[in-house]
Amino acid sequence: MQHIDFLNYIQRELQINGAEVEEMRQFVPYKPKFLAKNDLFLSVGKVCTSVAFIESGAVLYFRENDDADKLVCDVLFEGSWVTYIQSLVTKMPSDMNIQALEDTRIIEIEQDVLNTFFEKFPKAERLSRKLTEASFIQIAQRAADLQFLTAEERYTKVLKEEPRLIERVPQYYLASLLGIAPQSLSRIRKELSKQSS
Amino acid sequence: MQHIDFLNYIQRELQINGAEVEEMRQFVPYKPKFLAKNDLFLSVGKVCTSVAFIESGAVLYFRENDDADKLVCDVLFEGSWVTYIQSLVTKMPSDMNIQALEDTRIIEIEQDVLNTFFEKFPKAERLSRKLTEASFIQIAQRAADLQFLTAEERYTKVLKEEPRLIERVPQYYLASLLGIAPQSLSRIRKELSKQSS
DNA sequence: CAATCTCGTTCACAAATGTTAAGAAATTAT
DNA sequence: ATAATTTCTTAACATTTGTGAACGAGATTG
Repeated sequence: MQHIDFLNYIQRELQINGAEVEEMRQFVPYKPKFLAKNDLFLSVGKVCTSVAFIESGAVLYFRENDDADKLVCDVLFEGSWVTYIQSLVTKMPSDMNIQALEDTRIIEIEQDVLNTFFEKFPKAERLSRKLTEASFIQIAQRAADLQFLTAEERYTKVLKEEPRLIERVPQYYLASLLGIAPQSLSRIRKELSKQSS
Repeated sequence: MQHIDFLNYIQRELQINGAEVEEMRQFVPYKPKFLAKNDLFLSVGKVCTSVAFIESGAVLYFRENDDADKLVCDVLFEGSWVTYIQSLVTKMPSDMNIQALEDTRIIEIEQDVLNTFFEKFPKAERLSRKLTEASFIQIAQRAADLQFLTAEERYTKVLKEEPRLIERVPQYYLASLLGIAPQSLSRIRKELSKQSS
């Protein structure tokens, strides 16, 4: 199973040496936390107070409609940071659930710890800002794709840019993420397989 | 014509007194800039280096597809800040055009001026952060609407939440913003007018 | 092992949206 | 004021997507 070690990630992303990593560990002890499949990282009504690095596994962002269908807004895999910025920064209760899609191993950091951490290690704050900017760009791109691409184009784009979504996410969740019905996704896959053969 | 005075806005939003406003004016001289209808605030390929408060008028965010159709991504009116965060923070050339939809009066502030300004007036930086957060929440909501609402639902939502879009934006631009063809919007309007009569 | 259950597929039909073309209405230019 | 241009509407038809139902493969459970 794919695994991305947190300390390796930090060392690589911040471009620091082993000694500095060791220093950081005193602030953020390396204590992995395990979410069993279907465990919730965040649920509607709770305030999000932490960020977490996914070492392995995957999480599903979703809301529920009146029929209790899951409306999937995002899926993140190992190597990503999971949090709900909308609730984290406003301190308002979340309107989003975040659930483990597989058994998932995370390094969770509470926001107050993070803040003292940033004071001590400005490089980390720079990374944080970069990640937030990347999220902004990504969600704007997502809106543009939903606005201007057909369902088939959105699917082939996912196929190309994030194949883990096709390999590891049940098709009815992926369909929801693409904004279509599961049967429509099935139909699109069928059409594409015809063309490629 | 609707007009929102920049200094009033600043005083109200930062909750400061007239003397403080006066102090701020020395850093950011109150020099309105005028964009004639169709003038570009930002064009594809240029790096965005400023933010601007719209005192009156409106601007259109758009890309162009192969057929030179405008793909409308946003429209902002008086009282909003216009910038292209994706280019502003990354210093990468813009993939977006921003054009005056009406004769528009703005207060433009270059990023370097803004940074010294923030050092001097922390309240302003707080406002800036709040505005960026609001943009994030807004674009995420936009993506969710495109993903889960029908075209008609998106139209009625706009009708309710930002009627200036219906009143002041040509219908073919509004249709593009909603992610549909102009004829489809015309059809939706017709259906709705039937129902309400 | 049989009985369920979940998930993906397929089909027929319905509804929503796109496309093309034409003309009406509104706006702008001369 | 008139002509030219732009914008909006309408209609017919095509395409895409949604919906409900049925089916079956594969996993899970008793």
